[in-house]
Amino acid sequence: MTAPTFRNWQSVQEEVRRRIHAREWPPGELIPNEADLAMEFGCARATVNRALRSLADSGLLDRRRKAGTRVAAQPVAKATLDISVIRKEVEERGCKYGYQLIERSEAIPPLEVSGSMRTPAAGTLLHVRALHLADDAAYALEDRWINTTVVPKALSEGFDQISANEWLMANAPYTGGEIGFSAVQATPEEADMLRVSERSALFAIDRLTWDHTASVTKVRLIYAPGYQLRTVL
Amino acid sequence: MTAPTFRNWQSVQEEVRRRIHAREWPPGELIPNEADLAMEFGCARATVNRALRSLADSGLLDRRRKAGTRVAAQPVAKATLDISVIRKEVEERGCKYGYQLIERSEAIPPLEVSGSMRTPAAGTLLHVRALHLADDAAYALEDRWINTTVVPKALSEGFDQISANEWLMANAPYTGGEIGFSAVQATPEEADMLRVSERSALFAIDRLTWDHTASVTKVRLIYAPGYQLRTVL
DNA sequence: AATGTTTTTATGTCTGCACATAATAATCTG
DNA sequence: CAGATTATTATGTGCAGACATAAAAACATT
Repeated sequence: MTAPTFRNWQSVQEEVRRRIHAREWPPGELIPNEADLAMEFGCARATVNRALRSLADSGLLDRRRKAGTRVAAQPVAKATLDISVIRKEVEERGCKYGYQLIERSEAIPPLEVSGSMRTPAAGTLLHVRALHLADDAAYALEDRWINTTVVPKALSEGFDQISANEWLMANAPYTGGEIGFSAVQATPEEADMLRVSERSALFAIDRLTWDHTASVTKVRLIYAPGYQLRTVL
Repeated sequence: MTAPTFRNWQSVQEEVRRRIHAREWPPGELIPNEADLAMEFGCARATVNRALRSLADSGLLDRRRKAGTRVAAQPVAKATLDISVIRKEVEERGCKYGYQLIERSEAIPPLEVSGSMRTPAAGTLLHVRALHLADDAAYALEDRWINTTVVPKALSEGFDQISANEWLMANAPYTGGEIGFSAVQATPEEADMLRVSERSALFAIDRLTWDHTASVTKVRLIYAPGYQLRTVL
């Protein structure tokens, strides 16, 4: 009996998935090496490599040179969140997007901000606060600090028509960043602007981006109650 | 003058990144095709392909057959969250992990649960509630429903020593799932168990996983105040 | 026994070539 | 001119073979 041949990397991947799933290759176990699998599957080693590498990327396999490939003992679920501009997020929900600038000023930020942005404590940054609307209802509150040393062009932008969220996406490239999700109680001011009762539980996204070594912008987005960030596994 | 040669796909990727970043290839613009780039970089087309494919995966490029490759107009930031078992999460913070089972019963779930799990409305599911501790302080509350038709082995597991969170990870494979993050107000019971004041803002993770077409488990994790889910961009 | 060195080996990646596939562009046809 | 058909083209993927590299294992040395 000849083994069925797997001609493309997707089918190889599928077969490997099946074996892991069926516990033919239990968690933590070393699987055959690429050359052997290539032989068994009747394809080139490169094809097996492509399939296994992709599975390793998704966290199902652990690979190390010489040590070989083993089934991840605890498959870390990797949830990928697509963070796009808020306008798109709203429009994808089938709502009409609206935008209101609340404040635009050059100011000396709180120490906590200059600290995490690594800007001089006494230096001014551009401070932009705005409200994003979905079908005329408050959707999210944006509180942003922009490093004008890195993005001087931001100084000549009013942010009254286009949100800083969107403008920066197109005008301020970044090389890295960090993002945090948390739950916060609405401050009186936030409650007022989002038109919710004080101390409501709100979803917050804090993001800090930088370009090489200089920070570009730090932003906190506070979403109206009921917001849920979703993704698939 | 000969162009510098880029011998590996990482350096090709870096160069492409640089050009995008430097606006040599502005957002939305079509970039040269693989064959031309390979020629320019002095490497094989497969190498260029590897570099570009990887950049497309990370959302910086849009590629379509025949249409060519263009710089993403709005680079969607993809944040990858690693969802592991809570024990590891706690231990990685350098805390001592603790676990307390609150309830384990077979019960008919609320309609909302049987509905999303697509189980018979009148059928029983295994209901497990537990508290996860970090350095003896409440860390997260787990409220879980398990489809015993799919995971019958769960019926012979007490979940008094090992959390359902961890046990399922190792014993119940799944093919897909969805996950949602939100902010909720603590119910009186939740507030009591997490030892926080009533109506505190808490971070909630709702997860539903399934195996092919049958749902495996549905869980809500409520984290103690101050929790922040973080990742890099 | 502890330490340093060499060998072995599985994965990582490059090359050059071929063909597949999808989508656009060009052409033909009623 | 609209609609259907065909050609073209850029990406997608396959193959075989080669060398690079990291790390474990075996061996040698002090």
